[in-house]
Amino acid sequence: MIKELKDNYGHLFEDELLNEINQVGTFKEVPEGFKMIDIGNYVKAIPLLISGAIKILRQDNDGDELLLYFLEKGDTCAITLSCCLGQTKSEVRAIAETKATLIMVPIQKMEEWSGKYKSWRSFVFESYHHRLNEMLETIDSIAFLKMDERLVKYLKEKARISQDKIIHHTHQEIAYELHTSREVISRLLKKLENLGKVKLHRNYIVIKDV
Amino acid sequence: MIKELKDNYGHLFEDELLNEINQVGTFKEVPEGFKMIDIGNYVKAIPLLISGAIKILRQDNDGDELLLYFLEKGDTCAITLSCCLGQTKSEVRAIAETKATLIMVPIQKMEEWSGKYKSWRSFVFESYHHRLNEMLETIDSIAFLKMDERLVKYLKEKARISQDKIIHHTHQEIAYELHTSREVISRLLKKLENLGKVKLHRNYIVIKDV
DNA sequence: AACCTTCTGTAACAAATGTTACTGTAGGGT
DNA sequence: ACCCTACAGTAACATTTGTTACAGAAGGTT
Repeated sequence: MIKELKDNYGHLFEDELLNEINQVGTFKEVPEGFKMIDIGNYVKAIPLLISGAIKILRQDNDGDELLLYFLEKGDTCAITLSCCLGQTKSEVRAIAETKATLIMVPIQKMEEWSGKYKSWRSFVFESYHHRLNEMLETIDSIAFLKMDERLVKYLKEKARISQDKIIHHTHQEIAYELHTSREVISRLLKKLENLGKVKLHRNYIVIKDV
Repeated sequence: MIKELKDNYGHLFEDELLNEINQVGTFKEVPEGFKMIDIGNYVKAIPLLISGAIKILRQDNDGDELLLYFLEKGDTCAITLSCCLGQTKSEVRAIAETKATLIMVPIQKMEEWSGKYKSWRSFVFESYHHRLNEMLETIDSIAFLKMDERLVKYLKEKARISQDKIIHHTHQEIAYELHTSREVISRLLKKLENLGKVKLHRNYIVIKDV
């Protein structure tokens, strides 16, 4: 594990901390679609993402979903961090967007390392900073963009995250994540296809020029 | 200043930290409507709110606004905190919703105290936690609620924050904060009035039963 | 009182999004 | 090959929200 740690977090943490992480952390590999945390779950460990991507979703009382943002290599989940401290339930759902590898650190270490290592503190603060900005970005999208613009942004982001011009989702799945209906997505996707920006297929979409 | 500090933060911080804050912090009183931070500003001090309320607004490239949330007594601005660390520009605007009193702490102390005082670390983490949850709440409202529900929520929140059943805003001002048009707000308010939930007047609205 | 500015009310219309209903079809399973 | 199911296409319509255009009222100023 120490190699993955050094490769991904070596520039952030001092050797002593890397060793501690190596001792108490556990390496974990999850397949695409794996539900890592659900709403209402208590969080027992802090994830340090090594590879792959995790999507974070919000859900309202009626079961309606909304994609909030993705976690990527080098990220940790700030919402998880704050759950750890307050020992509160998770307000969000986390699902592996791609196959992912990560290191799980027991939450007890959180406070200990915050006092001991400046680099850990910086990492945690930086994570919060990053996450707040992602949330602002999400709010901007919902509040200021129309559905067609949100869809384009979504497609771009999915392609970037999966490093693939092909989006393996049905229209229904996209509709869930953007919190709208399948028909609306079909309609808008068809418009994009007519503009030559995408090519539609059953169960997948090829990004051409967005 | 030490009295206001003890009254509002005494249960959070140890005496030693309270004394430090007392030494380096400056007391500040701002009138209603005072613009404390604008988008693009660099932040030079961390505000600890003693009384009153601060509203935090987001703005897009076209100048369209959206109310994010309020800061209240005992709160600090997590977005400001994260700006301090990264020395980045503010992504939001902060305006005094009511007359407010606060203590401004130079940002240099942030990192120093984070290493030194566990209570300061807890306070900062707790602030982030609180703020992330407020952001989620905001996202829920925009994504899952219709405008009439958002308006009701808005009116309740304004009344709570100002401790007043009378909302001193024009329809246009409300429309800005909810990012819609004046006509939509007038229409919905009139409906609420017909339902007996509010009483409309020029320049103010009386909350009756929402 | 006469005037002006700002705020509110409202109708009529436009655009965006959501819903219902149905069709066709791709592709897997038997 | 046939069937079945999930997926996609699309029209027609409903609802919500945004826009345009005016009218009238409140309240301050001269």
